[in-house]
Amino acid sequence: MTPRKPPTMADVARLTGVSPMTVSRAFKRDSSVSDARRAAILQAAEELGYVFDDTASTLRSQKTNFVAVTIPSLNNANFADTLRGLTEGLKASGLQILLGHTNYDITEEEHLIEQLLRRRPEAIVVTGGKHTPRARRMLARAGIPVVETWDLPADPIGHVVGFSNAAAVRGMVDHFIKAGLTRIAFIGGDADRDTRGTDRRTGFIAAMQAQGLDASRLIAAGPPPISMREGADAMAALLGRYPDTQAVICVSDLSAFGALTECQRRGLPVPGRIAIGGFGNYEIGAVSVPSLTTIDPSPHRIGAETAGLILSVLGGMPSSPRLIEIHPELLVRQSSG
Amino acid sequence: MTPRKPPTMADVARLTGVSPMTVSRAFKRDSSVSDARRAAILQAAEELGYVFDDTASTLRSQKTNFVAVTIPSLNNANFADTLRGLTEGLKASGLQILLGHTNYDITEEEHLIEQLLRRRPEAIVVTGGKHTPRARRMLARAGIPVVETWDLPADPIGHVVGFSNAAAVRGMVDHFIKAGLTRIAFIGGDADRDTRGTDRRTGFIAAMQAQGLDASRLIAAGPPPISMREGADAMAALLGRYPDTQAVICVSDLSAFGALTECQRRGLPVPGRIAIGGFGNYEIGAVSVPSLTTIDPSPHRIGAETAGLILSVLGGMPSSPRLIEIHPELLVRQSSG
DNA sequence: ACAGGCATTGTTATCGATAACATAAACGCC
DNA sequence: GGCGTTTATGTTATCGATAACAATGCCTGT
Repeated sequence: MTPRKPPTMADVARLTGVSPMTVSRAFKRDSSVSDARRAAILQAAEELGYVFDDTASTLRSQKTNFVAVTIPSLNNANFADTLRGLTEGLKASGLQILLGHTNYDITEEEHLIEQLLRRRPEAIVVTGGKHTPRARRMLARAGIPVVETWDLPADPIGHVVGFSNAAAVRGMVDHFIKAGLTRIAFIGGDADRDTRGTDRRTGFIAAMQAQGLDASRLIAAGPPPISMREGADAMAALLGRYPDTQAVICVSDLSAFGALTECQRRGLPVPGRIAIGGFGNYEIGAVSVPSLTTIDPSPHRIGAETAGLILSVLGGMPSSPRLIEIHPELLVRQSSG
Repeated sequence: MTPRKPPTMADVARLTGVSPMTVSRAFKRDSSVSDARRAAILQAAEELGYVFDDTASTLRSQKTNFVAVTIPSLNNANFADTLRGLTEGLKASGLQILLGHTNYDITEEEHLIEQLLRRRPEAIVVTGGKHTPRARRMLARAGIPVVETWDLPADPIGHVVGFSNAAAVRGMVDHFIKAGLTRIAFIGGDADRDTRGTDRRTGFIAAMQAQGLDASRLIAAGPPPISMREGADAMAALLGRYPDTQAVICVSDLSAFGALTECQRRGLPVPGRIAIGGFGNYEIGAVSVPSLTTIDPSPHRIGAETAGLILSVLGGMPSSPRLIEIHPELLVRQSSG
């Protein structure tokens, strides 16, 4: 609310009786300023209400000290975990994170990437391996390390820290088959916006066909983020269309829980009448009654590995693009028998 | 990965045969550059892989065009909704959002606010009304509009868009009493980090005492974010300590759902044996079986109102601090009978 | 035909911090 | 005590875009 313009280093310098350069050094950790001076400078800064100007510092030093990150959705425990892993891993190096979200839309992602690159991040991490051509071009030409995560892109732009969505779902299909269930359905992944969901669905179809089973029990559930409500609706549709279904794999734990509630409303025992599997190891799957069989893609580890990768690349070694593959774990719980 | 340094406006200008100033104008919307020139400039920029430098632009023009926002947690549907309201409301004005999260810790908030202010936002929005003294001072002296949200602080720093957590809980207490339930417990809010949870708990105690009822059935559930698991554990503790409890109000829908699952595991009918109320109108409460009675604080509206407030204040009118109070709505569902 | 107006482009100086270089004082070593 | 060395500070130029001002050319009306 104060109308006067904010003080600069020069103001602090004047008040302390030193040169602006000394003030600048006083605000750095390691640089050589006598303790008495530094104390005087910091106190003068406090008095004036001086706030360091990152913009000017960045322009001159050409160091922004942050990493840009895009995620599809803010409100998602998995991506939040990845972000936590990233944040923790980068903390010691002083690198901040500049976050943006795309709403699962690669056109929004393109705009976001453009916005982020205008601020000259030291590196950029994107979720997913599918992008608009222009986004690909911008990333490739940005001159900074690029990491694609949560996927194993066929044609990576730079580095990759991800896993095979298809392979993970295959593991769950095999689990159900081993339990003697063969009439298996898949819910979700039919929207062209949800690339990882589509990968999971494709993996489901391939796994079923590899076992000589019918892979046509597919229920789309709309564009992501796929809600619990949509999972419930999809389960209703599934029971209407394929009443003899024995097991259903859902594109996420959230839709799996929604599907479970639909069974509960209809009085269908889970897993007795129908088995359910989810994806993502969300908390809901561990707490629900019955608990949900799911796949844990280790989101925190994705973030941690990405942080390590970025630090090593920025640390100097101009290594060739690296691929770090994560192997998701199948967690068998009550809902699959 | 390209080692050479990125092209600047001067490079684009040279390639196009115009002055840098003209290039600068070509990148603005409204400024006067002939169509042919602009097209040539944009094409040259594309060829060179030029990316606009926000840092330099910001330094010279002293306009950052973004609003800083702090939220306690990324992975929270309520705060995500507020953010969506904010984003939508600010979109037309071209204001971006720079987001940071505090992990429900006002010391982390202080550091975050400092980091954010270094980048000279046009305004700052913080979640909650409790801050460290230094954080308060920084905000008050920042010389930009400050909005506290999700709370009605006793001593606001600037503007406020929030609601009374205590009053909202009182509404639910009265609802239970009207239904003939008097042995009511409260789960959560006992950690000093969770200020809004504490407000809700305080409101619970006041409301019970106002009705002459025993307000001692309190179960702490650890620091936020309070998980479903903790809600389940708290319900177990509650049933052990006060077996004759008729109703329980939980600090959030997530813990309420956890509490519900504990009842399900024990075969206790909800609401027959015990009624449950939550807070926040999360999706889980609408989908669960039974669905959860809850309080809807209209998070999206908080964001939308905040956006409107910011635009009007930045729009010129140097209004005195404004208070926009939201009145949360009680949603009665199956879990309370 | 000419003054005044508008559209388009150019020139110069500047935002605030700091890299690079220069310098002065303090210190150690034989 | 003299000389190289380290430590603490100052000076100057600069990062890249753009505000402010200036200049040019074209058009319009009378």
